[in-house]
Amino acid sequence: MRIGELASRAGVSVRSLRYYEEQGLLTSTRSASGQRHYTDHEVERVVFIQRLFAAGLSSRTIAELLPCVDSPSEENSDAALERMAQEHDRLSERIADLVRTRDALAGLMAMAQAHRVTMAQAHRERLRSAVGD
Amino acid sequence: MRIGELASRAGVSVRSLRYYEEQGLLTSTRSASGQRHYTDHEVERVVFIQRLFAAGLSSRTIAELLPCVDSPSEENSDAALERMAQEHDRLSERIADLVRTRDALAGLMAMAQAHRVTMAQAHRERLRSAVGD
DNA sequence: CTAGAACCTGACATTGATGTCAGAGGCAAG
DNA sequence: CTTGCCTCTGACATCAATGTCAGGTTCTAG
Repeated sequence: MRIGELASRAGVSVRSLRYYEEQGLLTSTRSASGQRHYTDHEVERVVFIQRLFAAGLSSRTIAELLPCVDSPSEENSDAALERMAQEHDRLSERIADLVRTRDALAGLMAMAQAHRVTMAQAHRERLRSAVGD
Repeated sequence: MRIGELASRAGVSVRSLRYYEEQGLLTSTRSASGQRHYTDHEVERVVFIQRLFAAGLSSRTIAELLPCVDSPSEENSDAALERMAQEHDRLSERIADLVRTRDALAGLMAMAQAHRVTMAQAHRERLRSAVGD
């Protein structure tokens, strides 16, 4: 398939695909006229790359990890494996951090809610006493 | 305290503190000569702001949430509360996404490890057969 | 054959938080 | 008073992925 189709199937922009190639994350076979062609297999690859980007990995880091995906075991995977473990830990740490923040936010919401309820209750009581008993 | 001390106690740069003020996330009392002064209370606030930044909130969004922290219940907290709920959900979604990615990474590592073991085993067997039985 | 859509390269723009620098003024210790 | 450190404002730089535009080539449908 050509670049436009890959882009729409993987859900990224054409621009990004060219950028991925420039960064060595993606390769393409060129037609005689120079147009990029891809196999179905690349769709999955691009989606994975996107996932790593979304997880905050840099293109440089992704480039170090991908060989490990391509050839399940090269000599280089020695370093790559360590790199993956490192990124895995970094991700875990980041996740824990986000969870803490989310919980802090939830706590804040609960506090605001409670205050709101209190206020509403006070309001009801004001009303009741205004109506008189 | 002055800005330098706040920066070091909150673990951020002086530059960032001025930026936070510019974005309306932080206020300071100015001395006659124009220097910013803060109370101990601000340390905690800055740390919280940092946490929100790290969670991917923009300064604009943070600015919308902070009033809810300052005065536990203003009229505005109506919109702010909804905003917080929205960000809370966004965070949950993001966390789930990161977990998926981390697990994908873990799967990849396991695969590489397995392959490595297989290779090592093959190597041992080659050795054994070379030594002769 | 031709019009329109898709592709090519290359370059510049954008975003947002932060770094960095310059020039000027403030403050505390010797 | 001087020296050194801190602070001020304002401006420009940075990074990284992506957007966008321009000018040219290629493909495809009619």
